[in-house]
Amino acid sequence: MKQISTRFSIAVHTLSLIAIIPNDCTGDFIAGSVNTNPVVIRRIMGMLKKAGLVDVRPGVGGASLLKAPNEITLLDVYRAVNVTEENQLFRIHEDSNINCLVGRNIERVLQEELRDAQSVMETRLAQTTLDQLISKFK
Amino acid sequence: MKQISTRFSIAVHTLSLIAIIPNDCTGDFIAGSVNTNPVVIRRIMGMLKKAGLVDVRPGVGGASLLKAPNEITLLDVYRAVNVTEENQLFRIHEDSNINCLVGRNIERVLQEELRDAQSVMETRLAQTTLDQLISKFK
DNA sequence: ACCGTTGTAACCATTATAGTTACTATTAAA
DNA sequence: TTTAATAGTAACTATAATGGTTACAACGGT
Repeated sequence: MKQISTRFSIAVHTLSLIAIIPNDCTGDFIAGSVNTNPVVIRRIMGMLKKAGLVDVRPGVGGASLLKAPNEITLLDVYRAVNVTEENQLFRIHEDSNINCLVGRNIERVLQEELRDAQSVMETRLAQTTLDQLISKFK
Repeated sequence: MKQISTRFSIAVHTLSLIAIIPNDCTGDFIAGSVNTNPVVIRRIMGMLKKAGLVDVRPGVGGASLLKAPNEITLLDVYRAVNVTEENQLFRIHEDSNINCLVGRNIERVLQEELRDAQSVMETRLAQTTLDQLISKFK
């Protein structure tokens, strides 16, 4: 099965670092903590920036949070890095045969159920803040 | 973002057909309703069979449910077609730098949260049966 | 002006997906 | 016993997302 990209977990990692070390969090430094290529970090930082979560200083380097850690939820991060216009976790096959009872109903009926399932997952993500996460580090 | 495969929705479609038309549900017939290649259906049927949800009759053709429609949940189907040993919806980056406070904690802490999020989604899937789904067709 | 940094473009290898062709095995019916 | 329809599967393909990489321009404090 294709899993949800590590962009998400790397983004959470990145924001945690910025929260804990407000200054000196350059892309290279974060890459060193995540253990990946700096460009991967810069790409993700760009998404976080676009989502209004961080401010990145070009030239001088470093980043800072634009919201307090207790105001940033995992859902915010999830949304920031999952680049799709519509947030559709499940993909449903299209072009079913409308001459068939199942074919002409399955998309609509399944759509409702899966949207619900996705929704409860996102609600759960929204219940955890960056703050809570960091407080569990030891 | 990479979405969850249409195998899932096609599998639900397939089971709905078998439930409604207990006889004569050959792979070609189902493929005609789903509007895809018969081999795609046969592959998915193989997974449903392996999961103990259906009985497929080789030679003569056709399939039948091994459980009542009100005993088959969306979670059962989801599990049947998402071929991975561990059910990990979210992928977390590995090899973080353990010399960093965030690096050595992020995996464990995030793991807990994401497992929870996945869990509530699956619980929601488990609340819908094939029976309920079919009753919404019109 | 210099140097470290950000922002991107471009490229690549890997992987999952979904469709396709082709073939064998199975089973009922002629 | 032969035939026809079907299941089961292997092999191949095209497409797309991912994540890593190199390269380079733009930026900004010292």
